[in-house]
Amino acid sequence: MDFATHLTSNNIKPSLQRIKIFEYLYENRDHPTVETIYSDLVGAIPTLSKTTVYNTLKIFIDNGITHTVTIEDNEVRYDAIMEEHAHFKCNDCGNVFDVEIDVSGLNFKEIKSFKVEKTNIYLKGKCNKCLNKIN
Amino acid sequence: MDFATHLTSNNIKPSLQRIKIFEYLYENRDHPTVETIYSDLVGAIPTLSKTTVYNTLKIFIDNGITHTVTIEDNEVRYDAIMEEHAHFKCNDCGNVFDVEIDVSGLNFKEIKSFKVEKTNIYLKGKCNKCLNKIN
DNA sequence: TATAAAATTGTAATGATTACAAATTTAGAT
DNA sequence: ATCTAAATTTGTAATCATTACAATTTTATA
Ligand SMILES: [Mn+2]
Ligand SMILES: [Mn+2]
Ligand SMILES: [Zn+2]
Ligand SMILES: [Zn+2]
Repeated sequence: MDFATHLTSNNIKPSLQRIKIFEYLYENRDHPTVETIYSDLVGAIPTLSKTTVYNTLKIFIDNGITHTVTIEDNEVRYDAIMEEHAHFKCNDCGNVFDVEIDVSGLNFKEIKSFKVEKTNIYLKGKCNKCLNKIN
Repeated sequence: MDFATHLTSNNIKPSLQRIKIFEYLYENRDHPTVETIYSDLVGAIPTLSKTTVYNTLKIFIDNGITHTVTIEDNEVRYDAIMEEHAHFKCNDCGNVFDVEIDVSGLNFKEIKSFKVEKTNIYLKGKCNKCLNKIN
């Protein structure tokens, strides 16, 4: 995966900050927050500003190479994987996992008259590791 | 539906504010925000405080008679209908509709090892009214 | 009625996000 | 290589939702 090329082919000029932020998102599939992205990258890019992280993520979203994960009402997470998938958050460890899902099995009623453009599925519970943990 | 009784049977003392807020939520199925609830009720309860709305909704949620709808990353909506259902937000008019859904058709993979306690399904697109509107 | 507990209220504090203008970097023309 | 304009990044201030907290009011009980 050539990140600069990916940005360019999506009409985003590949500045250093943009490449590093996208690379971070693509490598770290744990759906980080702005705070996490910033604090993990500011070491490698000492001049990095949190405003740039916000601006850059907005550009990514507007150009369709990133989306938000709002599984919790008090934190916005970001995800560069655009293939359709669901999310599972463990109430114990707080981790957010990707979940493969087959939405074709979904059966709606009102939906006949609506035009659905995006489907978000958020699951919560206990992850495998936390289930097998001794308390 | 006797709201005071409903609160009492869920271990919530039925104060005037709590009754009115729950009644509002139950009658207005459009998933209002704190701001909407407050501004719509302050006429009838002139002493009402926004803090009370926040406190009361937290009590409702902790006692399982209300839940949040976080279909948008910049607004928290509230819902007193606890029967399982999905939500659809129209990108045009902004309304959030209830959607009957059969989650039994959902087919997961990783889920085998996870314990799912809650499922939230959020859909976005265009509602019937906006689809048939002339622009 | 007197007293204590519970609920409500108003204000201040916090934290995330956005607005905005200055500084820096980039790209193109000469 | 130098100049200039546009784009990008940065830092700070403003905004907005939510929470903390102490004072006030209401409710329950003796
Ligand atoms: Mn994901
Ligand atoms: Mn609903
Ligand atoms: Zn876990
Ligand atoms: Zn609509």
